[in-house]
Amino acid sequence: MKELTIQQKKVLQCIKFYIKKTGFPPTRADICRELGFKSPNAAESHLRALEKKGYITIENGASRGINLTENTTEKSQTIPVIGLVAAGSPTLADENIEKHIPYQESLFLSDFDYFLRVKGLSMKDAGIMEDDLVAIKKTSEVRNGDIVVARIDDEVTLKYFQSSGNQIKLIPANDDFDEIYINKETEGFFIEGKSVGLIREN
Amino acid sequence: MKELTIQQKKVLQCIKFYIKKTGFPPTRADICRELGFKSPNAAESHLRALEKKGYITIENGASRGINLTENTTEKSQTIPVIGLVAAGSPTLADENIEKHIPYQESLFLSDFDYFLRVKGLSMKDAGIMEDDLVAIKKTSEVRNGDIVVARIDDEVTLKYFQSSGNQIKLIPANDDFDEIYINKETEGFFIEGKSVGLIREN
DNA sequence: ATTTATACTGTATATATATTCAGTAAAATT
DNA sequence: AATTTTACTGAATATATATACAGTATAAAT
Repeated sequence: MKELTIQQKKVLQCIKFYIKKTGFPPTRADICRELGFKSPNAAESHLRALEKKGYITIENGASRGINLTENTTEKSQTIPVIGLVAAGSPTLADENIEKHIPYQESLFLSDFDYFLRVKGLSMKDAGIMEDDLVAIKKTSEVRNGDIVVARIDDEVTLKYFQSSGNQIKLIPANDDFDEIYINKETEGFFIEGKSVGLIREN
Repeated sequence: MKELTIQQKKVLQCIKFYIKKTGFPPTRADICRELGFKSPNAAESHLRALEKKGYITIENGASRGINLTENTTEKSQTIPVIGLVAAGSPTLADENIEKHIPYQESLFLSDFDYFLRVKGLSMKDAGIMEDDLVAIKKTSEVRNGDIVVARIDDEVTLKYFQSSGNQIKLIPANDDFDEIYINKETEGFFIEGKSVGLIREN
């Protein structure tokens, strides 16, 4: 998609805003009024430029016949799903993103940044099963009892968080797994975020 | 909101469809063309009726100045959340609906009809915890191993489904609970639906 | 160096469009 | 029984609107 000039962006924004406000697209005169142009041809030529660059389509002869292109319409946001690979950080780098799923505002009480695809059963007694999607909010402010995404060097893990002083305990919810003890200042240790929700597809 | 006549519904549908198709509202003439009217006044008076009843607003003097009212705009659909009360059916009756949450198309692979708010821990080993929301698809076509919503008289329960011949076993995912054996023809027994997904808010 | 794109003003106009007025007729409401 | 609402046709018209044409000027691309 070809880049827009500053003015063209303004006109496109103006169209979007007008539609949001009124429910129908603006006329050339409306655009002039909104942006301070004194000639309808100013709007007209900008519209033709936007059309040429593929951001809108114009139905000739029709009043207010402006239609935002699919690319232009703001889609419902999507949230990335990241695989919890044993050796690998759950960053938002492209290579770690499994897929995107449509974002749902207010799906959970807290907002969140990505879904983590769970591997293994170390949290099964917390009702977190293999392949579940855990909604993660990126933060290092976590409380005792929170389920956190912790990174130790290249290893990333999902565990209960428990701290006392400088000592941190990462507790699995499965007797078959061992607790992990770390010092707050340990090199390579980092709290990536915490769980705020869960989705299971079956 | 006042009821619409058949014709008024047709006109409203026509407006919605036109906007979806073109990105902007129809003119009186457009409506006539779509619905076969021969006079623009036919459209005009229907529009004024829709305006009077609160389904649209019309910006006077503006071309295509039709705006769908909030009530008219199809919101992102919402899905009811139903409490799993020990004695009480998970029907979509108003008194059983806890709240509505915004629907997410393709949130799960299968579509579903409502969320069931889980009470108790009888399915904890399946990773289904208290207060989880289980997405339920209303159906009686279930397979062995499916997690189903079964009703026995007024009691509603979530269990694994296992049938052989006329015998049905409802199996909990928790050693503290007992299996339930029923005959297919038992009076008052009914499969309400099956689980197709799960959401946890924490 | 020439062409093309950007960024406008200003005027003009064919036509797209809303909207009013005059009717007809059946159905629903009061 | 009288009035209002629904459901149109048909014609007329003021104006809202797209759009072309004539310019001016600067920046970018070829």
